[in-house]
Amino acid sequence: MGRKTILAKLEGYRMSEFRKRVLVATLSIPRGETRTYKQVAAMAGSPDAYRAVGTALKNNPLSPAIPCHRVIKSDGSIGNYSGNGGRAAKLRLLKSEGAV
DNA sequence: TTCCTGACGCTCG
DNA sequence: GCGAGCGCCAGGA
Repeated sequence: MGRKTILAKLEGYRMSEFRKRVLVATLSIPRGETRTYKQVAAMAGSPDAYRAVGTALKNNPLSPAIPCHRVIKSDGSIGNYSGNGGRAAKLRLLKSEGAV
């Protein structure tokens, strides 16, 4: 699935711009790399909205398409993950991509 | 419209 | 160096 398709789907969902920006920022994370919630918040336009970033990713309608598992905490911890498998799957994906 | 919660971050003890 | 507490913005009820 191409990024363009995902962007089109995001447009289809009724979500705020900030929320879409967060998802797009997450999509911009290359495989094997990880970004902190702070970084994603900054890319979304609100560096101090790292709390909202978690809320946005938690409600992401394209969980399998968006690599939300590449978003970790600033201290290097995995943080939380509402996807299938939870933090364990998240960590496993990061290891598979060589991000860990 | 208002209040509460949240996939966090930073500072203080 | 580790643990606890307070503060940030956005969304949902």
